[in-house]
Amino acid sequence: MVSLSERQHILAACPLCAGLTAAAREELCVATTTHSIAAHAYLFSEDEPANACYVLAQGQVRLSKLAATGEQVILRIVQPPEPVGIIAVLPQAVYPLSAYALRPCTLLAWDHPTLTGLIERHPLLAVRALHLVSGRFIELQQQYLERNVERVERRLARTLLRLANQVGRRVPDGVLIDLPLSRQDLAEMSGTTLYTVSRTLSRWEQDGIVASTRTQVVICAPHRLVSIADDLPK
Amino acid sequence: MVSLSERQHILAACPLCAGLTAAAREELCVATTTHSIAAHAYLFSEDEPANACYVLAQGQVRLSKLAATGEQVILRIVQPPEPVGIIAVLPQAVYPLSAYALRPCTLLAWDHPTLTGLIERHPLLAVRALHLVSGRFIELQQQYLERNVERVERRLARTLLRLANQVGRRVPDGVLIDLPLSRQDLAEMSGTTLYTVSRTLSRWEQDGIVASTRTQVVICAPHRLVSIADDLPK
DNA sequence: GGCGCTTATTGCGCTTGCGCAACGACAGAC
DNA sequence: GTCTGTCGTTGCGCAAGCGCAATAAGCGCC
Repeated sequence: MVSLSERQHILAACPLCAGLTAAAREELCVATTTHSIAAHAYLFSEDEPANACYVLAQGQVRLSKLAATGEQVILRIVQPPEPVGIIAVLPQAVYPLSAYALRPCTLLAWDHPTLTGLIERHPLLAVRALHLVSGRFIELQQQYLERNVERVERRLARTLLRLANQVGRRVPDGVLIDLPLSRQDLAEMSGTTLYTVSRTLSRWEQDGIVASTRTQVVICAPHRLVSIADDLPK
Repeated sequence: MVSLSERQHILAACPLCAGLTAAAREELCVATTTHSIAAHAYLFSEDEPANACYVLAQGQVRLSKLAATGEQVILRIVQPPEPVGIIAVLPQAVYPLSAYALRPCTLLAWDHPTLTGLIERHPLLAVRALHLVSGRFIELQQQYLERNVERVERRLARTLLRLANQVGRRVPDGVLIDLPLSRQDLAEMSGTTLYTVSRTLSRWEQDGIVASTRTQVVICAPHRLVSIADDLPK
């Protein structure tokens, strides 16, 4: 359970609530229920009816999508205080992807009927949701472009930089990407295989660009990674 | 110029207006201005300020995104009566992609201030826009997945099937994809090169699956294309 | 109706990165 | 500490598909 004041605090920071009146935010807040899930559990899975929309209060969530062949793609990492499963605002929706807890998570949730009522009473909420979805849509278009026109090494560099930007923490020898990610995970985020990720990281490690362990990557020379990501072809 | 009744007709069919009251639709309708652009002209370009949102009344529009290297990706073909540039509902937005007229087009337009006013008075409009953007977002996630895990041949098959579904017309020997698309365009839609598109189409043509000219493709055996797209790996 | 430009085709060689397999390193259990 | 299973590393061979270049086929223009 999460205290009321904590819930208020999280919602105040969540982009979904930006610009709402205090009264509206209060109403949203009291309508939430609290969920906790263990690390390595699924919050929801692809193709399940989208019964609830969440705001991540604590933990980290990985959004992925599975192909018929069993391969999967990781589309995004969600950090507090971002929402997850906004798609549940649509009637009859189905989650288009799966949400997996990388760590123990606590979330605030609105179920579908509650959400519908809230939107009716606070139309600005639909506008905020529109902004949010649009923003993510634009990001995905950018990633789609990169995935199509860029080579693997560059895509991996971009993935690391994006992560550093999102969850990076300064440590003595660089920027730590504070997420439990395997080589396989990095491959699924960059559109390659675990072998190529491993080889590329090894090479970068020798060049002093990164330092990596089994589950963590530290970017030691961000500028060099940026130049790998952005330098003119060849 | 497009007559009032034609405009009403188009808006009535446009998903952006679904579920609105007749009065609201009327107000939206009178607020439109009409635009015409020639074939091979750009309606707007990537990174331009998003000053207006359009509904395509006639013609066909290609949405594409350009990389720093000059390569580009085609994200979608827009058909009447779909909207284009919905992103203009956001304040301060910039078009994330370019809209190019494949044929002469006429469009209904709302400029940004008009749109803002309309949304304030008709909050349902924001909800409709949210549905629309969400739908496209989900489609793009699916395409992103396919692009990452599937082989070229299969991706091209899917591209053709998607197009057939969207703009296909029954003709004596199959389904005609009624769009002026070059091999390069098909490559940019499928994430490959014009060479590979050409080779693959030649092969399919020999097998009697498709018949193609310089600008048109007819799918003669849709079921065979479906099995290329969907059959289990290998 | 021929001329010139654009676009498509296809042979060929080559690069990228895939993926098996064998090995090694690390973590957690007891 | 040793054992066991999971995950990462790397050598090697290979396949997919890229891209050049030479040729052919359409298409519009006057």
